[in-house]
Order: sequence, then C-alpha cells, then structure tokens
Amino acid sequence: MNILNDIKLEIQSALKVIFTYECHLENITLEETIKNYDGFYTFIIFPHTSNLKQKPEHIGEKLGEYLTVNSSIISDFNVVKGFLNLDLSDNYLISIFNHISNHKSWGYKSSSGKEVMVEFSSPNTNKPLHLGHMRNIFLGYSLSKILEANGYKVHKVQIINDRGIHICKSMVAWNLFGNNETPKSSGMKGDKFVGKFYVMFENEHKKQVDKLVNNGISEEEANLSTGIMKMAKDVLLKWENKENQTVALWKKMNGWVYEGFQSTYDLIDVSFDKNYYESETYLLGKSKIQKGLKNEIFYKEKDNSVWVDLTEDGYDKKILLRSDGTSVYMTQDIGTAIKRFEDFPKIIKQIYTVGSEQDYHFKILFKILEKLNYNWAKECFHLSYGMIDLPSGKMKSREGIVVDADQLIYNMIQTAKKRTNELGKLDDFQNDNSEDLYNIIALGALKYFLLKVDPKKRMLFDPEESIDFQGNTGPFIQYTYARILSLIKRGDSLNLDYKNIDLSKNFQLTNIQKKIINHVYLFSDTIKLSLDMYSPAVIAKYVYDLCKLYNNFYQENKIFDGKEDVTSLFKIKLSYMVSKIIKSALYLLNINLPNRM
RNA sequence: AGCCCUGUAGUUCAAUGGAUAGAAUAGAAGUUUCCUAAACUUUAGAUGCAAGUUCGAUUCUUGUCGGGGCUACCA
Repeated sequence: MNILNDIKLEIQSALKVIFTYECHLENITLEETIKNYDGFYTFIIFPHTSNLKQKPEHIGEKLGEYLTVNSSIISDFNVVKGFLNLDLSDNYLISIFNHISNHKSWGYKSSSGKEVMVEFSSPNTNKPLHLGHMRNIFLGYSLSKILEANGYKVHKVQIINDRGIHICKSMVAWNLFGNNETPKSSGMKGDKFVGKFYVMFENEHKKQVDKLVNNGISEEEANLSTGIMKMAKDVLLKWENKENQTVALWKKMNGWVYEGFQSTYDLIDVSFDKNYYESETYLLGKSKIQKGLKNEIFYKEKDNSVWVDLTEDGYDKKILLRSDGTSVYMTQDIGTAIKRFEDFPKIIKQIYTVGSEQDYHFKILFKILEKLNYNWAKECFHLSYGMIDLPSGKMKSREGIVVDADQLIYNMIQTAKKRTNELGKLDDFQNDNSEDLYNIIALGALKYFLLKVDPKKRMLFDPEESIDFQGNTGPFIQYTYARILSLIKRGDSLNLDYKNIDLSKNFQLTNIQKKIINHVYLFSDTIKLSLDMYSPAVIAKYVYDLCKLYNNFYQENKIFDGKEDVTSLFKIKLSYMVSKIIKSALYLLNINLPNRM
C-alpha cells in the first residue's frame, strides 16, 4: 500500500477523464497539507496551468469534485489558489490501519543481503571521550540502525589511534611520575588515568620550553628539543623497533584505556563488531605507497619524502611518507581502507563518521584510493558532522576545554533523579528499578539532544544549562510511551480483546485519529528518507510529531468510558500501534524506553 | 590568499522551489472530582543585506557583510 502513489494514480486518471490530459506520475507533485488548511495531501496545480490553459482554481475545483465523487480514497476537498487539498476517506484510512497492524514491524524493510561498513567513534588512546565523541558515536550508531532498517547488513567498526607520539608521551610521563601506579591502585577509570599522564607530560614539556626560551632559544626550536620530548621520540623509535619493554608498557597502558572506553560504551549502550588499530594497518599503508611509487602514481622529493600530486583534480599536493620514511595520517587511512575491503569482501559501501574539519582529508583519501585503482573507492562516503560549540567558542581538547563524556552523563543522571523525585514519580515505585529509570531518562535526553539536530550543522551546548526534559526532548517521547503502556496494561487487566477488533465498513474516525493513522503510515517513508539524507534527525522529528499528535488525541479522547465498545477498543488498538512505532523509532536512535515514568 | 561549510523568534532547533516560515524554551494567560500535568490549550515574537532566475525563493545564482573550518613532514 502506498498512499502517495494511490492518490497520484487517482489524479492522473481524473486529469485524463476531465481534461483529456496525459500526465506522467512523476510530474504530479503531492505534498502533505500544511497545518492551517483542511486536508491530508495537497496537489500543486501551478505546474500544469500552462498545459491546461485554465486558471488553477478552476482546475482544482473540477478535479476535486470529480475525485470526491469517483474515488473511494478521497472524501472531500478544498481549493486555495493553486493548491488542491484532499481529504482521505475513513474507509481508506481504516484499510491502511488494518494493513499496518498486520505488520510485525511496520516501516522496516526486509533484508536485501547487501553489506555496508560504518566507522564511528575512533578515539585516540591518550584522551578520554568527550561530548564531540558522543555526537560522533550516537550518529554513527544510529545510522547503522537506520541502515539495518533499510535492509542492509551492517558492520560497525572503529579505528583506534593506538600508536604514535601521543601515546609515547603518556608512557614517558608514567615512567617518570607514575610510581607504578595503576588505574586500580588509584581508583581511576583507565582512560582518565592515562589521560592524566598525557597532561602531566604536556605540563612538564611546557615548563622545559619556557626555560629554554628564557635562555634565548626560539620557541619553535625549544618545542622540539626539550629533554622530555626527546625521551618521547626515543620511546617512539624503540616502539617501532619492537623493543620488548616498550611494547609491553604500550600494551599495558593501552589496555587500561580500552577498559575505560568500554565502560563508557557499556553505559551508553553502544557496541562494535570489530576494532581496527592503526598499529595493525599503517605498515600495509606504507607498502601500498611503495607500490604506488613504483607505478608512478606517487613521486619522491629530493629529501626522500613521498607525495601525490592532485593539482589536476583541483586539490593540492599531499605528503604520504615523511623524509625519514615514517607514515602520516593519510598513510594509515589508506592501509585501513584497503584492509577493510579485504576483510569484508562483500561490503558495497564504507561510511566514515568523522567531523567536518576533515572534509578535505577524506576527499583526498578517496581520490588517492581511486588512483590506486580500487573500484570501491567511489563507494566510500564521509559522513561529515559539525562541531559542538560551547558558549565560549569551540572545544579545544589540547587545552582541556572540553565537556567530559562520563562527567556529563553522571550529571544528567543526577538531574534526572532530582527531577523525578521532585515530581513525586517514584512514590509507589520499587527502589531497585529507580536507578534504571534515571539512566534511561538521562541518556534519552542526551541522545535525543544530540541526534535531533541535522548532523551537518554545528550545534551549541551550554554546560551551565542542563539539557531539557520538557518540550522537544527525549523524556517527552519516553513519557508519551509510558502513558500508552499504562493504558495497555489497563486494557489487558480488563481482558479487552482490542487486537482482533473488526472495524466494519462504516466505522467513523475523528479527524485527529485520521491524522494519527496517516502519520503512522509515514514511518515507512521516514525510514527511507533518513537514510537518503544520512540523518537520524529525520527520525527524531518524525517521532516527536507523532507524540505531539498522540498527546493531542489523548487529551481529547477518553479511552475507558465504562462501556468499552468497539470505539474504545479501536482507541486502545490505535494507542498500541503508536507505542510500537515510538519503540521502533527510538530503537533507531538507540534510546531506551521506560515501562513507566 | 585560495577552497569548503554556515547565517531563521531573546535562546536552541525545523522547513525534498510552494500556501499565513514550523516547534521547543524563556515571557504572558489558562486546563487536575475523570486513563500519568515530564502533558494539554491560548498569546506575543524571526529568514544578515542587495540584486537575479521563477507563477512562486529560507531553499537555486551572483555580489556584499558576519561566523567557522581546511589548505602541516600533527592525528
């Protein structure tokens, strides 16, 4: 069943009968009727006026009259300027309603067998996760779910930047100041623990730089030649030579970080199917560059550094290997991309969830892969998202101006707890459920807050203002759901068989009920649209509108009136249907639902 | 300097070229003998500026003025 298509066919045949006008389906523009007018869908007449040589109002009237009489779908119409607003008949919407209720999970497509890979998160191992990572992770994870709902098999992966000078810095600082301390002995979360030593390194380094600058050395030179920086470089060299002790410490400290990350991932209900580590892909990248060099895709400078010239493609020249032969960011990404298509030969697409500041990097990466003759290069896609600004400007992780993820979540759980208790929601609640409830609400608020914004756009977060629980928020949707669940519970306790009601042909629907059925129907289109636009925000907007409509209905319609006739049963069934859609939609946003709140 | 993104109510976000530019929040005024008031109703408030294309422009084009990013032998 396809409402848009059904109506278009009716319009097409009406145009033919009334005006002997043959019109292709794709030339019929049909849109949802906007708020202030009666009707469900609007046919836009303007584009056809020149062909029909008549006034749009006249065409609209003729068409509307014909459809109302001859189409079982259309029950009424009105014309405003060049817009023909069409009302859907009760019988048609009831058939839609029955059709949807026969579906196990309305809107989800069955498997197409196609496989895709989605990369997200991709942290460095020297810094804990922050709010920017949260946007990245929720976006990537949600998109994976949206892909699945559209019939794809998805491989969720992250790339972990586990090698390089940054992790060596933490290692040096731990050697110097660590006193064999561990996350366990200090009671710190592993990623926070290692991050602390990274900061210690930077502080000590800065101190030594200042000293050198005071002694008359330029800042640029001082930055490269402090004692502690030399130690870090030495460690990097030892690591590349696979020196036992160094590798052992590296493994140990990264292990702490992974434990820390894992506990955050668990908290936010996110998982990966596979991790990639740069330490395992950078050598492959290097070898591919050597090969490209041999095939003259790349070239060598006098100082032995390797470059690619992309000026013909409208980009600059880009370095691929340093003069000392070590790899750069691009080298590793080339290796990682190739390895992934080797590991999963069936994937037809790879999606990188990475911030918009790397738009240029990915354009070049995909171009290089194309030049290396990988035909899948065209199927690589950079899912670019905007930064999160603070009122003071952008977050700067190097200067510690960030919103820590764990801390933010903790604060939100506390706020949820406080708010719940103020409202007296838990007065008859079992204590053991209450912690779960705070978590569900807090994370629901956070995830919805981050996902409701178009990914491409920058957004603002003010740490001074807590994230709302009212209005267009996660908890609003959770609350709507919890209320429906309590209705269902009551229906069940009265043994009402609302699931198998038979709506006779003459069952009357109210306008708001019709609107709800139509909106539920649109979930299917929304799932597709959200993938086309690579935007979970489309789902968020949809489910919010659904809840608004439902709350409107809830307010105006008493469901249990003592009679419990077919009208009541229908209302329960409609509520049940809405609850299922809310659940399906929030599943795509990775937001959990409480049974009551 | 070049390239890319961006500019909508006080604030945070919407609007596949369509109607009177939607919500939320903050503001003002209401709705609890009745299924959960984290809800609902009413009210006031915005497209940076200037041209162009179009029956129609927040959306496309050009110019202009703001904001951000990238153009690193950092990742």
